[in-house]
Amino acid sequence: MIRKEQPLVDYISRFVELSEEEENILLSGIKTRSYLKGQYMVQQGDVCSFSAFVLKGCTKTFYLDDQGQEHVIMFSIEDWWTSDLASFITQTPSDFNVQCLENTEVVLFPHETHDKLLKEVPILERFFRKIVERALVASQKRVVRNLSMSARDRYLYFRKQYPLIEQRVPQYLIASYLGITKEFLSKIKSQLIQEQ
Amino acid sequence: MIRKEQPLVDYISRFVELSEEEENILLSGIKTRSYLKGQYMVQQGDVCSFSAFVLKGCTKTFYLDDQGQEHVIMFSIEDWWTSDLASFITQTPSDFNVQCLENTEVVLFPHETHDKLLKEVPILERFFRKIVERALVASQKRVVRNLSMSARDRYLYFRKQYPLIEQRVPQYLIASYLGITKEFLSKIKSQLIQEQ
DNA sequence: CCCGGATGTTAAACTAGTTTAACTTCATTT
DNA sequence: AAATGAAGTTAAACTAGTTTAACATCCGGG
Repeated sequence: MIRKEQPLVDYISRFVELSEEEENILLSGIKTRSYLKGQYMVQQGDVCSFSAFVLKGCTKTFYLDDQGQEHVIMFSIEDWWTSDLASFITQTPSDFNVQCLENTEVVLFPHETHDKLLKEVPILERFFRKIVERALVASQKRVVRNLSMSARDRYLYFRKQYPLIEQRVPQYLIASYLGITKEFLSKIKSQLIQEQ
Repeated sequence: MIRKEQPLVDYISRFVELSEEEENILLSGIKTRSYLKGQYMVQQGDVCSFSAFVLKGCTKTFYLDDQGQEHVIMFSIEDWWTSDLASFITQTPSDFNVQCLENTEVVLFPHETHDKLLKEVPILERFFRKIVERALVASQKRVVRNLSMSARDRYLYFRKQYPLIEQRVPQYLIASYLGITKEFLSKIKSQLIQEQ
């Protein structure tokens, strides 16, 4: 039997081994949900009540600053996590919005069952530690790239690292993710084309 | 009896409760070490063999780019962690250097005992998950600040958030941490003074 | 089929931050 | 007390990236 949630189980198996019983406890604590393109999973100011694993689709996480400017923090596609982790962990109002760029299907880990799940399946503690470690490593590297690389080099890195995302996401959102204007990204791209 | 390691035990107690036995196992798995001002704890290219908790002193973690430019990633003072987490976790060569800005005393968690310790004291799994979560939240917020705030506002934020560090660390390193030149930070400061 | 909105491009004027270079201040060594 | 060097300042010339604005393109819905 193929379950909707199978990609999540597969993903977890890459980090820790779950017995059949543990797998069942896990599956009983989570639920899947669908969103339409354009819908918000999380809104700035709300407390984020879940973390989510993307089964299908694509989301953007973004921040609106005082001047109403949008800053894209991350994109999430299949087999990635999405949510405002800070808000989820601390159960305080979120700084970010998560909006679906396509029709999107996710597995939700509601906060109220998250702790319970960790008690019943302690090995998930290790799993979550490991994925948070990976996310931290990635985030630190991004800080370094933003400090030490030019916009052009950041774009080249992005293109190489996330070719699938570049194809699915409008260019002005990629510019925002890179921390530059859409006009300047357009200029960078035309320069790159001319150079060959 | 007051132990050198007491600040670490106190720190851990803020996140999880340890029995006396667990505390003893923990203490048997770690060691303290002193470094002189200027000494390196980690060097770019080495595999980082430990994570470290600062008992006394101050370190900078930095990255040397292709052009030999130094980029300060973080400072660590008393009750903070320091190391190249990415290298420690994955046991791959480090991108960063960690150098002591003062004579510094740390508690070391060697990688070879880290896993063993987590098996013998499983609640430390939770502890490490929680501190890594906090670090991730902080790192994500830093990405956002670097994308959405001007150099001046980043400096004001830094000054407010880490007044103790500002007093202990030379200004050109703070400029590097903020991602600007020392000359421009100097200009920002003189502007701020004139405005009052 | 064409209309309107969302996306992308180009170019000129502008600005935040860099570079270079000369100078100051201060602590340490000799 | 002179000398060295590390840290900080100032200012002029420069550049990477922004802003503004006008135009081009694409595409889904009525």
